[in-house]
Amino acid sequence: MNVLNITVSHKLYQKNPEETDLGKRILSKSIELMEQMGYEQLTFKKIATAIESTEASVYRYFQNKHQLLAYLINWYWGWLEVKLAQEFIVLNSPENKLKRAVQLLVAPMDQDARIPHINEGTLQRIVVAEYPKIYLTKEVDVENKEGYFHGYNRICDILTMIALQINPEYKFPHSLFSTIISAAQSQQFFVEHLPRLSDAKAGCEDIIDFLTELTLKTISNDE
Amino acid sequence: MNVLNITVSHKLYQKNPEETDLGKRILSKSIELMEQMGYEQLTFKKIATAIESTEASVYRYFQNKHQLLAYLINWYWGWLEVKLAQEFIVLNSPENKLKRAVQLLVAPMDQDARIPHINEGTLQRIVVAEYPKIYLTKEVDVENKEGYFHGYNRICDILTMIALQINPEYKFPHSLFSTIISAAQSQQFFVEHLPRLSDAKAGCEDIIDFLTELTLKTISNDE
DNA sequence: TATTAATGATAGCAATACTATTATATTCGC
DNA sequence: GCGAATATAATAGTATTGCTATCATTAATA
Repeated sequence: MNVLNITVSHKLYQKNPEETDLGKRILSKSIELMEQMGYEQLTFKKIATAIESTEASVYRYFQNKHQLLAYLINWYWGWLEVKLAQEFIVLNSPENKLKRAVQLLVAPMDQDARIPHINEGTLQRIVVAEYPKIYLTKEVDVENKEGYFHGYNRICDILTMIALQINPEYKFPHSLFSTIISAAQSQQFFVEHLPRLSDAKAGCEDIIDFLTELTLKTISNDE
Repeated sequence: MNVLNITVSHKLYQKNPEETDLGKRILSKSIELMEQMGYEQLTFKKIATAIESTEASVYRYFQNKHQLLAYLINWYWGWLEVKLAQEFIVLNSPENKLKRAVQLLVAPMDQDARIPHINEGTLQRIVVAEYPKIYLTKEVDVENKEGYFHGYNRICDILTMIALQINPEYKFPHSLFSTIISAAQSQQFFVEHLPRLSDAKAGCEDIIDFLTELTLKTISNDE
């Protein structure tokens, strides 16, 4: 039994993959393959072959590839929320909490030994490379009702509450943090692939500085 | 002959669609259908049927659906650059230029009567709903070399130059404007589909206020 | 008029995204 | 230990997609 368990809405799977050995192998191998070949190239057939199972078995856990991606990404946000809560235990000022949140979003994530079937670092790279694909679809409204974006919403709400402690007058905290979170992803991508869209050098320090300054300046109420 | 002509890199098509009647019909109908059914559901067969031509003919203009999307999106950025240049004629302060740029990014675009085969308003909604899909692929590095992201890079460079007039010391102008541009898209999407990720009400005013304030506060060098 | 270019018509193929059926193995309650 | 239920494997099959190829027709051009 794991000490901690990230729970993902049951709308995000057909059959809970965390409950069986095959399910965990599907998760583990999906993460590995999706990072290697990208979402588009991945198929359930490839996952099945890689774990020496069958396509039909993978379909018992996830309706389709899109649901699998939504599952993984929600797992990631759930995980990040746990991490944030842990970190906040010893952080007292809202400024420090926001700074640390930005760091967690951008810095490479270590693997948690308690959850051997999920490689958090690899999963983070999947989120960077694939995240917008789960909401940029025609099914977004239906899937929103089913909780496909719950994890992201929660992170955004948490950061909003912290920001309002610094400046209760600030009008656009949700917009700000959805922007910050998505910039955290896209700047990582740009540094590696489209460097003209970023000023950051390799490594995460510049991105952290950029986002931290952006956040704190924007919510400050001077001027 | 059109008075103005948006030029798109020849790597973004197989055969220039602006040069023939069929090509223009493909562009026109692609825009209409892609907005209606979304990128994923659109196929060359559907475009062909809708314009009473054949799949093979559409393939003569674009290698595949991805290239078509890249073409349309680059056309949009080229168009936006023209619009910006027009507006800047009568704007003198860099602050006003940035404010106007944000407005152009977010406010619904009117159709230009000189270019009847492209509905700029519809195209703008396609950009909002599909933009990240052109770079979030495993082919991004190759396609970057072929100029798939040229239009976006240019807009980002232009805004960077303006910001540096306000504060030549600001360290992250490219990062800032890639963030602002992508937030301009995603906030529009969130207001409509994922309202918990935004504080803006329907209509573009709130988004414009949010982005303008964010931009100006961030590049200011006080504090 | 001959040549070339553009389009249409049709066919075909490999891969994908599923669904269905049946067989086999494992576990669980009694 | 037996029967029932459950999980998985094995296999097959289907509709659609994404794309290529071939050849005929039409239009533009030299």
